[in-house]
Amino acid sequence: MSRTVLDPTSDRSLAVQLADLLRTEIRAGSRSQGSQLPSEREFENDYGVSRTVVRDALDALVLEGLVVKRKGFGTFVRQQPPVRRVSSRSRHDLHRTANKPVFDVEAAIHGRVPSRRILGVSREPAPTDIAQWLEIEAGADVVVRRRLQLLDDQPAVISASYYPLWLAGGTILESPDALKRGPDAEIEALGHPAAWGTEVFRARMPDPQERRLLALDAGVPVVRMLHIDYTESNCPLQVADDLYAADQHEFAFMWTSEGGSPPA
Amino acid sequence: MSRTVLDPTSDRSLAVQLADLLRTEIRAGSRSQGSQLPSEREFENDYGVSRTVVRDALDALVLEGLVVKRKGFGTFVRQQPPVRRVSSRSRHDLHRTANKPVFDVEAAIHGRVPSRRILGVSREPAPTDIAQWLEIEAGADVVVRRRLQLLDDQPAVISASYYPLWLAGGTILESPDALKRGPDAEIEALGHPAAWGTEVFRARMPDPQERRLLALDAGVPVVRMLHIDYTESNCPLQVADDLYAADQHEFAFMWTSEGGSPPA
DNA sequence: AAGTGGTCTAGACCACATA
DNA sequence: ATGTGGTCTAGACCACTTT
Repeated sequence: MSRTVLDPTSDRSLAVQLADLLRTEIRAGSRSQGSQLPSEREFENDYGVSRTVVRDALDALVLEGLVVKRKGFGTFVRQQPPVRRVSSRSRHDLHRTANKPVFDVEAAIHGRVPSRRILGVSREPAPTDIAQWLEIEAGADVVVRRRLQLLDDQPAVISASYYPLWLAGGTILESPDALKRGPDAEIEALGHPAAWGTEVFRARMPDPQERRLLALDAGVPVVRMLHIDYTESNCPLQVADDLYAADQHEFAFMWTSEGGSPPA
Repeated sequence: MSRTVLDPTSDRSLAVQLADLLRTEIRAGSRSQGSQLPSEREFENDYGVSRTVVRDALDALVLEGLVVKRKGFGTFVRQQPPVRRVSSRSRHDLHRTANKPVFDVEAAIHGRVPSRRILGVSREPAPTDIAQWLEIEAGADVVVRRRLQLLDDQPAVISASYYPLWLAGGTILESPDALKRGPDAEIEALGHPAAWGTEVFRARMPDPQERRLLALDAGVPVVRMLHIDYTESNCPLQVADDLYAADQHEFAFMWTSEGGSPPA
């Protein structure tokens, strides 16, 4: 059936050649999103190579996020999930105006249904990097809230928020239940409004546990966002450690030359 | 030599068990950064599995960014490269104060030597997403400057900057050489100061071409930053499309409750 | 029952890096 | 020359999903 053949004498391996071929077809649209590819045994016959070669080629495409394999079913051109935009600028504004968690408000903007599973609330010794940001001694106890946030019942973000004891000890922030207004609003209600904050982003590949929790396809990176809020007197209020599925999120920021204010 | 053995009857595959074992050892530090792992044939004998199993396990760790393989040499615990912080807030400030490209200034902060290779300067029809940001018709010609930016002679960023013809046509921005002051300063010198801007980030896996250009290890994602500058009257000046090696960069941002100004 | 991808074996030859 | 990872073959059995 296939016109193009693979060249065993090429310096590109057979698997790479086959992957290149399929990538081109997918990008050109001659294999549409969601459509099923031939089975591995079919490829084996069609191109006269071993199944190992076919699997190596398909695995490479899986890692590029181009196709997905479903055990016992087949291999398919990957459907790109919808992308949610996370806007740094709006985060702080939102939690002031709405009396709901920022996550819920941003989900609503995209017409998606937010939910959350509390994974645990406890006192723990602070990891070293968290302790540094909170400007406390390494190993000192902090209040940790771990939760999994979902969009339309699909896992989207793993969150861990760290609060210093002087702020959170004995307060509603140690409650094992979800906080109706969201943690940021609770901190403000405790008399500690945030005056400014920093966010630091890094992208990397997930480990197996993270991949399981977020139900990630193979070849999907994660973005780790570390978010630190400060009082007006530059005292750290919290460190939020959020892990985003990279195929479902993009991050937006704005800057203005002093005094300017851009439109919405 | 090894005490721990693999269990063929487990529901976790032999490769996964071996990968888990090695991951634990690496994280615990009993295998230090840069140290060489046993060869694939040694693992084969030590654990009584086929080379396929060993390779699957090692490949998984490669994809997690934990180890690197060097053909004809061996497999090693990966050394994490130094991380450069890219700060949104400082970008605009920097290009005003220093008369150099932002990239050069930020590199200097980290004590690293910046350089660049111009990949090409040309007029091309604008891709659809770029045209949308520039608020021009899809397919209309724009000036495109493509370059590869390096730190200590290591590829770090693939950049493509798009300028509308009304701004860049016939100007120094069409020069095939590197711009001493950097494109942002040149645009301002042409009488078009930027008043505000937006940045949008997404993380994904690179395709083979991007991996080659950036000399990426396997399992390293890329971060695509789309940067758009506007005049005071909200007219788009340029779209910068930058592709960062994710293992060498982190991205930082700040927000302030209106009026506040955080410390450096 | 039939077909799919997932795992695993036991070989082979190659290209590359070091000594 | 030796040892390394890279590629490839030709099988086998398993677990899963559909018809």
